[in-house]
Amino acid sequence: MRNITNFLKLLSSESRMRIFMLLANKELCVCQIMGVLGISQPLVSMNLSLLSDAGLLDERRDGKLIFYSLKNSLPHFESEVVGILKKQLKNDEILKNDLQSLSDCTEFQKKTGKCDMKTFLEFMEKKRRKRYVGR
Amino acid sequence: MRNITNFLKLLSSESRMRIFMLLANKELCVCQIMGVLGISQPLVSMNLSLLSDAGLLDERRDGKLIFYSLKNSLPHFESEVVGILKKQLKNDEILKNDLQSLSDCTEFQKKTGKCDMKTFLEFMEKKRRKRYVGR
DNA sequence: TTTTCATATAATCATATAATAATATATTTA
DNA sequence: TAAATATATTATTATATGATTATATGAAAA
Repeated sequence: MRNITNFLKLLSSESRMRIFMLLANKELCVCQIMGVLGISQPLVSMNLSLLSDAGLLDERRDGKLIFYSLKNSLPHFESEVVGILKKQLKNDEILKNDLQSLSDCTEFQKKTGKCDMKTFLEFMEKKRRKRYVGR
Repeated sequence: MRNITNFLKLLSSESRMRIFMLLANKELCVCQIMGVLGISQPLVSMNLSLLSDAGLLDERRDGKLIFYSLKNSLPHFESEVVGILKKQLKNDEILKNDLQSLSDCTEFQKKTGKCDMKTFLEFMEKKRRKRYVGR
């Protein structure tokens, strides 16, 4: 039971749930997550380490970047939950917005060839305001 | 997303998970839950009110007793989670033990016709010790 | 109609978690 | 090898949660 409640506790924080669902989609590095969620680097790292300590993540280093993703073979319960979360959050506004931000983010990284946190977050902030005005 | 994370947060406490799974089985009054979990009455009430505020419970009063149970028609996500939790916890030691304690509890209530907290908890404590020695 | 029983609420304290700021590590580039 | 980049860790503070004690409510029994 402890395994299960611990897993659910990890997903009970909105930030971690967003990170988790993003990683369920595609492997990401820390700076991408920062840009998408608009939260600080240490906070992203801390949440990633919580998810990682629970055995939920794979990681691989590529130069300076460390890419995280959901473990391909999660335990039974966990993978069932991932399944129903994907269904349930298919039309979730926050998650849809996150996925849009992520594509903005990738675009930015291609353009600059960097993962510079400051200018990256400023760029994302502008994007966000533009989308907001556009509504 | 907030609905979902809130629901998962409720189930991320071991006490609430135990209460939740007991109620998924059968309606129970506060003193029965006290006896089974061995926790104080206000703590049981508080956890019940958290579950209740989230719209997960039905309650009915019968004289002095108030019986709680899982709402028969939970929202989609919640009921799917209940389903996989039941499967997953089928052989969980804590839950099996809780169900055993619950049957002890019912037996006690029949004998005494009461839900007296003090003697009830003492009775359960003895039962617990007896089972422990028996192993 | 006072007392008892079952439950709820409020107030308080201890502990846990979230968030931030500061610092450290590891890799690449100059 | 020094500087820059990306990420991790630590220390600290603020806030939230869990647990307990004391008190209140509401129903039934004496």
